[in-house]
Amino acid sequence: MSRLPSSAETPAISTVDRRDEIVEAAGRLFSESGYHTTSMRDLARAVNLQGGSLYSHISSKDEVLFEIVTRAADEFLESAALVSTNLPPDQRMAALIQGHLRVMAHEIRHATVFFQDWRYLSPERRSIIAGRRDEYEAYFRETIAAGSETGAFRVESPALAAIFVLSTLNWIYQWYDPAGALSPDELARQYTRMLLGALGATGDSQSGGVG
Amino acid sequence: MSRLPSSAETPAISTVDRRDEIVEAAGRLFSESGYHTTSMRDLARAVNLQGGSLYSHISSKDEVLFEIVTRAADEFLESAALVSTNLPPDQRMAALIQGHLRVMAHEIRHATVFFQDWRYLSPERRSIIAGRRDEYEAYFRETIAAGSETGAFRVESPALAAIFVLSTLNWIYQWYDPAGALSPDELARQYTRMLLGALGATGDSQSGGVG
DNA sequence: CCTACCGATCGGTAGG
DNA sequence: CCTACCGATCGGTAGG
Repeated sequence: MSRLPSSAETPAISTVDRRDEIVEAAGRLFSESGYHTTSMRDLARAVNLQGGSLYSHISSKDEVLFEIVTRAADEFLESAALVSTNLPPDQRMAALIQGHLRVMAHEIRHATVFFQDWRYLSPERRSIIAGRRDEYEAYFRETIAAGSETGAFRVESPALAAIFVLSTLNWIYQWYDPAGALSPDELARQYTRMLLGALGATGDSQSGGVG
Repeated sequence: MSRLPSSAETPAISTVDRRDEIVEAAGRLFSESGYHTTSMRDLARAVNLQGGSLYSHISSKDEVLFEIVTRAADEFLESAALVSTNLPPDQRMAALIQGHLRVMAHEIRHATVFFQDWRYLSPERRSIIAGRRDEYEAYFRETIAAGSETGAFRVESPALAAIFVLSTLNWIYQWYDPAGALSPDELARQYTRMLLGALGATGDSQSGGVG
């Protein structure tokens, strides 16, 4: 079982793969213990490296955090972008909610780091993320505003209603276990139902079916 | 303007007051920058002390965090305890929501530290807070369950609905500025309306008036 | 990718 | 309440 390094048997792991492995491990550690409570030595140990060796793959702890947070932001934005704006507002909102919960369910670690630690990014990187966040919120706000005009929803302020909706979705990382008894689909169904209720959905559009 | 210490003019600041001053300053600093990003030297500077001098008033950083978080928990629990269980469920829920938002509005710093940093408490202290948290959640869950039985609410799972309601309330520290354009009362009115909608409030109880 | 190191800073204590 | 200090640990770098 002795395994001495030799150029012949050195596995062809590219720098890119290694970097990815580091970011994934960081996602696990940061989501469990928090950004500041995880040291670079903890991270190195998780990928079987010495502390200093990390820096041939990444340039700083801040960069690793940014990578994780960016991956989460990308997934949420891609999910929202897939929702057709041709749908009636209530169905559009239902699709946004379901998309969000789907991302949450299979990327809960990145999402957790996103919500928990994005404020600790360096100022420049934090403002990039703040921009994406606003972009994402706009999908919800505009859908609510559209429904407000067609009469599908009855809300006083689309901006406040969007924050309200996203509050329930963003909080999920705090308590939800995708592997637990409540399936992502069942969660999506019940949340969609309650959220459409909060928006005063009238069910007057072409298809009033909810859940 | 020279001011030499003399027992005659030493202000009668008791140890208790000093301790309180430290905890209040910590509430400000932790809520702005986070627990781990605030050093004990930062805290000392904020109350015009040298670093080591803090420890004649408090015993550890963890203890200071616990104090802040406990104060927040106490206020939320006291607020919920004031709501009469004789009220019909929808009015009871409205009162719980308004109470929560009132505490949030005038104790937003403690509340922020509570939600943001309670997970960094030492294990023993963290479990005490977890207990209070569950206690508070029970007020909401039981009110929803009661409304579910009387037909005032239409929900599938009171437990999930309680989490849903608290999500919107707990998230508020992330975006709300009590001194901004949206007054606490107006926020409470709109949130109560949306939340009762989410719970499928029928307005069938004695007084259906909502906002 | 490792060894060995850097300066800075951390929370907390001793002794007065 | 201060001065002076403690050991530990931090993120990051140099040189190979």
